[in-house]
Amino acid sequence: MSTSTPGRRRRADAERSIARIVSAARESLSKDPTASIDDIAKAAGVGRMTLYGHFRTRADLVEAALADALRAGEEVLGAVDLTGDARGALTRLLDSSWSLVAESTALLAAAQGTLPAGRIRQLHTAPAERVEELIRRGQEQGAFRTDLPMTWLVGVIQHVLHGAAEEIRTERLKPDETARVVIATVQSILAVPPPPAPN
Amino acid sequence: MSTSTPGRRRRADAERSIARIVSAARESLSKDPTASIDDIAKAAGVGRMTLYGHFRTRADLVEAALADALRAGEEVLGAVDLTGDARGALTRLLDSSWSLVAESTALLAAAQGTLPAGRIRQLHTAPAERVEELIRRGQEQGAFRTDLPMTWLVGVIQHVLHGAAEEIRTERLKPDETARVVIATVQSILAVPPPPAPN
DNA sequence: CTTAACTCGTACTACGGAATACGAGTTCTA
DNA sequence: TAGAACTCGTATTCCGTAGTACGAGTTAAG
Repeated sequence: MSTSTPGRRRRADAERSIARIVSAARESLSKDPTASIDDIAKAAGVGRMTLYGHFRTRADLVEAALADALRAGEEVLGAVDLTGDARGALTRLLDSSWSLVAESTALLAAAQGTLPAGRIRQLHTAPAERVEELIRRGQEQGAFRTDLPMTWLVGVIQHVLHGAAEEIRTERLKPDETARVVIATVQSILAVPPPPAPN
Repeated sequence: MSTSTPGRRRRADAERSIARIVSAARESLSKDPTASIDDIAKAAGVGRMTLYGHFRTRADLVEAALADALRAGEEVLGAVDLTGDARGALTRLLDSSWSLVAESTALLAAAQGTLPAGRIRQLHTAPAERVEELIRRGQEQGAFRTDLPMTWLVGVIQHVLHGAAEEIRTERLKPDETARVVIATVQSILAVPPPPAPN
């Protein structure tokens, strides 16, 4: 039903419209997860009826927007060199993807309001697995901790990034500081903790 | 306008109603940040009109609920022994307050939707200062890191707790594991990081 | 050039929630 | 126990958004 679905042949202008709508949806919902369909149509420079012609319901649209964001995320992930020292790889990964994740915070919120929880998780599996893979490698190298559940480690990284987004929005964190701060924080979370002081 | 405001004398039954309403608001909004006024009135076992008699707008009500939650939080914070070793104090603090913060995630979301951002921050200052105080003490003891902005350290703890709440909700984290996981994570974030490997 | 696909305005229904008005009944409190 | 404070149901207004219907105009594609 969305961009990647080869469902049936479409005319070129329709293809173009869809692309603009999905892009506008991503942008609008990332600013305000409650943006109305009308807002999105306007942002896309397209009539509301055209939008309804391609997305029957709001949920359809939100899903397409989320899928698009995740597709973009996977693209970035795919371009990052994750070989070698896991700590270095993690830094590279965060350096090139933190802003993308951060910007999608509100979009995710929109999805959580309209999409079934299972669907969201499903869409996240691919990128999540990449991160999981990296963490596992780091664990095998002895660079990352093994005393916490893998799902938590993956999840908490996301939450830290979303948190960073909010700190930026409320101006408690300067944008040019963010990369350093986020990387330092996540590295600390994944690092092998020192043994508890015996005394 | 809320419980603690001594604005004017109220009859005992009014006082009771307000208490039930605020409590119900906290509970309802913590489950679903979009809960309607009607839902809350029902949950409080009170007529909708009674509610409007005490809270003129939805925003008033949300603010009262948030204030109440924060008041409860401060109470807990006040009861925790924060003296001595900062790491131990942090553990004690998280141990007794993580669930409270976690449960307020949705309530906060409701507030962000209806209250001006500044107001929310204002209400948070008191508890935030307590945490800040603890971190500063830990820094002076050499137990906590000093290479990241204080506002970030305070903020990221909140985000980790909110994240934990979500992981529980989506059943990616077992409730009985949470305290340990959260404490380990936050301790790692605050710990003094090892110097970057020279090679 | 023909036609099917697409665009898109206007008007409409449906729905739900916030807030107000009114008024009758109930319960504190002095 | 008198009266003010409080409770609370019903009805009503207002508003914004999702989604549908219709139909005329425009554009791509074979």
